[in-house]
Amino acid sequence: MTSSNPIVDALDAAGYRLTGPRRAVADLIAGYDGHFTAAELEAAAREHRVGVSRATLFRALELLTELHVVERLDLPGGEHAYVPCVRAHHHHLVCSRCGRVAEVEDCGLAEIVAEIARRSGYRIESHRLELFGLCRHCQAKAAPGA
Amino acid sequence: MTSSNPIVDALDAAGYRLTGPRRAVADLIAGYDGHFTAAELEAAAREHRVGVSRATLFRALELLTELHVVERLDLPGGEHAYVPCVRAHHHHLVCSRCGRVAEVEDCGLAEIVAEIARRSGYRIESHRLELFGLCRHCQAKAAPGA
DNA sequence: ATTTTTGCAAACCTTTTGCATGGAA
DNA sequence: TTCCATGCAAAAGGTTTGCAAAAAT
Repeated sequence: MTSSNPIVDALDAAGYRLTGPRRAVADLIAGYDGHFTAAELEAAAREHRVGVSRATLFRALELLTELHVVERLDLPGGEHAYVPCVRAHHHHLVCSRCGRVAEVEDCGLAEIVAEIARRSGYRIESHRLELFGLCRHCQAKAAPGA
Repeated sequence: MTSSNPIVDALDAAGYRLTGPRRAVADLIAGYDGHFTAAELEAAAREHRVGVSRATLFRALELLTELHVVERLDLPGGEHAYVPCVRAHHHHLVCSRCGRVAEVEDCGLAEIVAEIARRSGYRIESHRLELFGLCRHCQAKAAPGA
């Protein structure tokens, strides 16, 4: 059976129990365009008056990260954030003003990675590209005349 | 005047006082090929019997990060680590077994970043590429017959 | 009925801060 | 002598854990 929330579906498909707290967390996450921290998620839960304890929240995030329906992101300042995302390999383009996250596919990066492997002699197992900047919307706000 | 430690020189050049603890931290860091965490650095200080309090250690790391003589790195597991490094823009190739870090220059990445900017409409301000894999040395150890 | 999940609260780990003392310039 | 840097110890986050109670299957 399929719910209207892909995160719930992923939990279901992986054989986890569909509990109230998990559904609540899934719904909250589905509402995000951009990244969110554990603390923000907790605040959102409180605001929406859904009962999710901090421990459960962290456990849910860990679980969803394993299932690759959210991904952990390291912000430039060092904070940990999460983004809802698709399973395929991709990278994140983060708006440093509003936090909106766009997913970008590989677009030529694989070749560069291969080249780096060749030059360095390392056997590269994974890579992560994080891009930070201003989304269109925030560019407009930041420089109204431009 | 120039010391035998470039980290000390950087502190000096920037007008900071060359104190005992700062020299000690600089020497410890200079001994690393790869990344190290604050906790590891603290342990190393204790081991070498140099007195550096935790607060001072963190303050030194912050300072050196600002001076770009070390850079903060986010390991796949989410821990924060530091690497001694050159000032120019570059990326890190981290051995996931021994922690050794190689610096890699841009090698074509700039074009890709420009392409991503074009497609997404974001004004990209910074980017970070982190690569993880096995260095030559660890490849040999991991697969002795290969 | 069984097994998983939750909540609570405490523990833990990492990093930061205030403030008086000590050391570099 | 003057200001910067240190150490201490406490505080502040952020995240994890043990365990008994509650909920899902």
